[in-house]
Amino acid sequence: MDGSPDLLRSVREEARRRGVRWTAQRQIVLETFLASHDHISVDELHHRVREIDHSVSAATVYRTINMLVDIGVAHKRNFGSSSASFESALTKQHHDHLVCTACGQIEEFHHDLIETLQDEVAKDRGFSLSHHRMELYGVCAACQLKGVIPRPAPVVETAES
Amino acid sequence: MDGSPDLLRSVREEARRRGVRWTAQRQIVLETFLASHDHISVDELHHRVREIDHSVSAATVYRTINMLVDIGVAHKRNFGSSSASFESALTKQHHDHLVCTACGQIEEFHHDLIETLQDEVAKDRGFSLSHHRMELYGVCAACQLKGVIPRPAPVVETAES
DNA sequence: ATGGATGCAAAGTATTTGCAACCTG
DNA sequence: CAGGTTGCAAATACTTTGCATCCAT
Repeated sequence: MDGSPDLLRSVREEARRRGVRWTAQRQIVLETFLASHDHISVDELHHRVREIDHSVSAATVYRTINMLVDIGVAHKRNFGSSSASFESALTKQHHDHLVCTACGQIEEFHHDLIETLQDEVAKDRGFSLSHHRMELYGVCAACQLKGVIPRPAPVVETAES
Repeated sequence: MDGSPDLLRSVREEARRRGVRWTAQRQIVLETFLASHDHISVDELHHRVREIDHSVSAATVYRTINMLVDIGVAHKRNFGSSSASFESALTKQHHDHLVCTACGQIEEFHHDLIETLQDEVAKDRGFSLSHHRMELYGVCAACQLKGVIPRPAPVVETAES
């Protein structure tokens, strides 16, 4: 979960292989990113990076994280909020997310059968799948105990299941 | 799929019931929205609304579509792009999406077993689920024939499945 | 040395909001 | 008539970009 020397090196090599130059800033951003557990926003990442080198700009963090997404090192996520979250594609297996709409807590899960069924759906439609995104939204156990209202507003006559 | 008088009326009534006032602008936005098939952006919706009444502002379209989401008439979606898409919650059953990353085409699908399994996952974790989002990204059959490169860039050593 | 990278500020997007005039209930 | 709604412009929030300078290769 921390940036092991091996992992750091292989990312750097992969970047170089693609003609991306390796700078001190990128090293710090990468290390900070890999050392961050779970999901992190650019803003949060920038804050943490500045604790190490206060001169690194937000633009550089944006440019670096985008580069990491390009080379497959980071995943970009978009939960409800307006800003994107990123997480390492290297230190974890593929997984999906359970998001608590009350406290914002995010749990990860993986379900082989669902994955298989998704592949089947895609195959049936002739799609060559590259990735997917599945997020389940609800109220977590803790928040239910705290008495948070579980459901949003009711709805007009619908065709929903 | 077009705004049938009944549907329009029941939405208006639901809005009024909540103390929302019904204006000419909201009527136009609602009619235009319901008459739009599939997924529409605020920008596109605004364009279409202005074909009927050129004086309706973007702010009003934003305010109205947000109101429609609040009362459960519209769903807000966030596919890859920076702007949100909306679709009617009334004229269609719940469904998920297959998105072609080459041409942008969006197909809908529904899979009962996947839904059931999602509910199970949530139950196992103690979540009270309110909604979910599942999008499968890949290249559609047509684009594969046209010879679009199916996959993005390769990746450094990963822990992916 | 050469072309990519950086910091800064400015520019872009997408969306929201303050305000005075206006209209619905 | 009271208070929600509108158009407009300004404000936000997030992200990208132009540019002169800098630095990795």
